Amino acid sequence: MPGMDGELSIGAFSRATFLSVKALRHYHEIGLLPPESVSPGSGYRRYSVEQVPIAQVIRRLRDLGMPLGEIATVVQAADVDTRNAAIIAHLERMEDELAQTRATVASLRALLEHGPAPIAVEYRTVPETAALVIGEEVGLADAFGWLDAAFAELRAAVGALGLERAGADGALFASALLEEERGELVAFVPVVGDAGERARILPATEYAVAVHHGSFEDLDQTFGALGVAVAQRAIGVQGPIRENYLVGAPETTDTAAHRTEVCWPVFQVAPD
Amino acid sequence: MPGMDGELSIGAFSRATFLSVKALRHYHEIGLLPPESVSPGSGYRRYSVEQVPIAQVIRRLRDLGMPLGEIATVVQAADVDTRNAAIIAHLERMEDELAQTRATVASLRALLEHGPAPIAVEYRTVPETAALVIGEEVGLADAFGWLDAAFAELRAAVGALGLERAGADGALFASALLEEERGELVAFVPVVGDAGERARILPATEYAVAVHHGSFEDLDQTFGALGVAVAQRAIGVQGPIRENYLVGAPETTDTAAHRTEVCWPVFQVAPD
DNA sequence: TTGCTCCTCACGTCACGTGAGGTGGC
DNA sequence: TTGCTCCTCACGTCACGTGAGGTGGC
Repeated sequence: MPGMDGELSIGAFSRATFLSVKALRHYHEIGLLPPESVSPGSGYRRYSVEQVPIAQVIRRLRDLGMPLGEIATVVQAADVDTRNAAIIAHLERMEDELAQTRATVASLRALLEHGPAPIAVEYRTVPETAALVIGEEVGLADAFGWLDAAFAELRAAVGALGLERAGADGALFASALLEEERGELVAFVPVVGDAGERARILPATEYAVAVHHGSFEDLDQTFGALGVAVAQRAIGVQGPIRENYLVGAPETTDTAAHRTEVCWPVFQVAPD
Repeated sequence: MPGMDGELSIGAFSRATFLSVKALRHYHEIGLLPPESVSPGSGYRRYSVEQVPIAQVIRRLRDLGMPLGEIATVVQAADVDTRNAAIIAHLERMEDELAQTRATVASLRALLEHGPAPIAVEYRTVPETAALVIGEEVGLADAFGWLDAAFAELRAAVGALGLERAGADGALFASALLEEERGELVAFVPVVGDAGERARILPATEYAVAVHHGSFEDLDQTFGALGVAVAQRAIGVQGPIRENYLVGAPETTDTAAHRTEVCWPVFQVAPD
């Protein structure tokens, strides 16, 4: 009797899983969900009833934006605990993203309602700075995570070497990191005196400087103010953008109290 | 003096707006954000300082997933109030989506932790039904919104015609609507006796039937159970899937109390 | 037998990213 | 003058959707 073996045509399987027929063919093609069997003559796909719950999990993960490659590793994971742990990890990342989106929405709403806050820009030569540094080429999306890890390492090194800190932690963002979303990022911790091998001297540089208040959510406003000021009153030059974390996560968890100095390199300053 | 006119190169503009150079070229190409001027000789793009806040709003809307076409209509809106209203409307849709994603996460988490709930399937012939109907070809994503509107219209018609209702509201989902995410959707309200011109008779049909408990979030589980049962014990036939809304939004806002009968057409039933 | 279901190309979509190869500008 | 910035193709990516044109199965 047909159907008694518990196989489903692609259409029936589609209805049972809420996956479109086109999507099912695509998942077959990339090897994510091959049908239980394929008729040699006609090429008809046949799915087994055991594949229904697997396909449903795939659909739910896709609905949550997990890429197919990641879904494949999750679905093909050897044991169930590993698999569920990977899914739970994704769900937790989703929750973080939800919080992030909510913050973006709130910030944009505030910007639309109250207009942009005025931002003061000054011109200053930052003197040369002795500092412990770590640098690496990173993607812009990973930048803040990378900086957290780098500062933890640098602070440990400062302690281990018995050095005295000489100012706020900071970072240098290569132009390419901002313009192409990938480039060199340098984290540094200024130290007093000679730290020998481990230290670098950041050269004195002329900057247009603005102090950003609050979380990084609105950092674009401060960058915008600097870009406009430089376009109007100075000559921008090549070189990385510098950030000095005057008040940050180590000092307080209240992001509204955070203060970040953003320094945009300039060549020659027009009279104010 | 260069820069005094307040123009920015594409690189400086990129840094001031957090938009990549590639994205800026793309926005120029599609006409979303043409530079203030383009050098005739070199093709160099020049942006004005006035374009910085516009570009920042574009970037924030992109971060929130608004498609470029929609952004274009928002940014090019004649007056500021229209523009802000459109943005606020998008933000509100985002909030709804956030809630939806949160529900999906919670549902998947529960499914992984407790496993699927058992679902009973029975086989039954639903007798022919006289009903007021509305039908239209719709996309799957719009289906629930369309049904809400259709039932409001149908219930108004029942009242206006002085008819008596004969059972739960229901809907017929064409196979194509599920398999290709686009197809015919019919909403119906059963009525007693002869409603003349406005009524249709839904023919008697043999179905595999399961009652879904709770919100539509987990409806895939019930569809899966039906698909599996039909594959194992019956022959699926063409024809739309029928849903009867035994307990729904009009009865209670507590979605956990909702009851939906899902009917999957079959041709011949094997002995239980 | 009809007509419905399923099949395989081939191409399109969206919002850019990724080089290649070359030129202008301070 | 160097080298950095900017330019234009042409093609790739991701996850399918959209037909066209044709065949198998109950």
